[in-house]
Amino acid sequence: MMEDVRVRFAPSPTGFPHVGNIRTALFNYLFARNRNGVFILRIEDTDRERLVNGSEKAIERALSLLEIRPDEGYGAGGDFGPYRQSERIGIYEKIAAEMIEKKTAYVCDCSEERLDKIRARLREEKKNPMYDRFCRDKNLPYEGVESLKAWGRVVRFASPFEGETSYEDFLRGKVRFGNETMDDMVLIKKDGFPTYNFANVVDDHFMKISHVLRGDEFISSTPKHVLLYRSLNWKEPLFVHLPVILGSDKKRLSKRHGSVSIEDYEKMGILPEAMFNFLSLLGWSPGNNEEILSREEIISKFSLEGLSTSPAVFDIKKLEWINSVYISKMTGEKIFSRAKVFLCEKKLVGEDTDVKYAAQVFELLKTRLPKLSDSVERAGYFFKDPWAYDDGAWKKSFSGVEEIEYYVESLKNAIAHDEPVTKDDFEALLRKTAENLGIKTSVLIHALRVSITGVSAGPGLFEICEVIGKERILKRLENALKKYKNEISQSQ
RNA sequence: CACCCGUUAGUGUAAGUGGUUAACACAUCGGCCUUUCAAGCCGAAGAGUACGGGUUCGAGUCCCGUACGGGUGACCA
Repeated sequence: MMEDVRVRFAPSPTGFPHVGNIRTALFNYLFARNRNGVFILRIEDTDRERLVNGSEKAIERALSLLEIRPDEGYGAGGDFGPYRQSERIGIYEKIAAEMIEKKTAYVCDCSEERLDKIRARLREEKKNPMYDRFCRDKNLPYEGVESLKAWGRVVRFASPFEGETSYEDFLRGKVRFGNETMDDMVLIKKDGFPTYNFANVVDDHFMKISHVLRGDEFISSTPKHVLLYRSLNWKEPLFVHLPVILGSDKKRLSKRHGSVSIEDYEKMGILPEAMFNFLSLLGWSPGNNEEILSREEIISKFSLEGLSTSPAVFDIKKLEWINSVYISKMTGEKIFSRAKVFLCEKKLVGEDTDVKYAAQVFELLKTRLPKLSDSVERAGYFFKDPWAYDDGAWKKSFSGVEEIEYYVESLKNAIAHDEPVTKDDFEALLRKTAENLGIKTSVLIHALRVSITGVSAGPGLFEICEVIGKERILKRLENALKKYKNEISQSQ
């Protein structure tokens, strides 16, 4: 029998989402889709001090960029709301009351100074800094979060002194912790907001979360959650701790490794669908070494069994490769529509640009475009006459060749007096001209290429000619000749 | 310091409950193709599974230890 899958992504709005967070969201989403379950977005905004304005929007944008749509929760609605923790204070308040009633929680009025002193002392004695449970048996009264705020008191969990707490991690098996290593954690802070440990458990329970897929930095706090579930007599979800994502130097992925924000990759010209594919492979494998998978394939093949436990390295080279595969599979027109923004930015194209023409351009470029942003460099000359010539290419194929001026003039005249349209027309014409001049065709080919593109690499020359057309070719040959003559006169 | 997690070619992953010469892809190198650069096709090199012990007829797969990397030890999440 298959149980109903309800999973959640629960970010805190303390900044812009990082690829690691998005990968967690993605895996939750994939699991939900695969099992016909529900993917929930919950905002964990209980830390009022670290709130960063605009982060909720940033989270939504990052998710929608990859089309990871919540079925329920923040921004999607549902029967278990509200989905922003700051709007659920009453729920935590009530559960805390029940726990105090049952003596599994208590009010504590220890000052921060006292706590600091205890911790400092324990550290000196080389022991784990833990709360000494000073208020555990004081039976201080609890009258809701308002009174907590007024008195500067907190609610703590009455954690067992001894014994062992273990849980079954789906990926790592049985993980056990000695209870003596866990202190009486704070459940509700003196500002009336719950702590992560508490709110997380309460919400997962009421939202009927079946599986918790989260980063493995939470392994250590899981026994605390388990203790909470058990003391409340709630069924705990299945825990699945995902491996961390490392940078290329095997250190935790951070800003030093370039970008960690998903939007920056979009700005670099990485397609969201390529990112989706890449991210899904960070810690998961379909089991048969396949790497280029469509969204639908990933969803249908996703399973918890395919997850790995060892850290995944964020390899930007691999990302670019996947991206280039996606680009080369698209039509020229589609590529242009995605690359347009990059070209517009450099004023290479505008609203009036002929889409048919641009589509032809990208049809030629599709196998040479690792990133959309590369189109500025690779497609520029299709939209604007070369404004600079690559030094090496210019010398090697143009100015460094004996009699080049005469050859190029001849080629120009041949083109001018004919009506070449197709790539075959251009090729035949050029070969004939070379024959008449008694030189190798490659001499003209290279000179023509530099003249019309400014560089030595790119699509087939005659295909470029067909797209660019006779008039512009003539103009560019003229420009190249001008530059050449200029050089000659200056060197004399 | 304590407690946890991890460690298969440069990189990402594969190798059902231990069973032949550890597989695939990216990257690298070489060849073919070609006017160039890619793409594509063909091929090569690259790990004996962090290290050391053990269990076993047999271990990447199980056990123990060590090293290295990481996480947690908050009135952060």
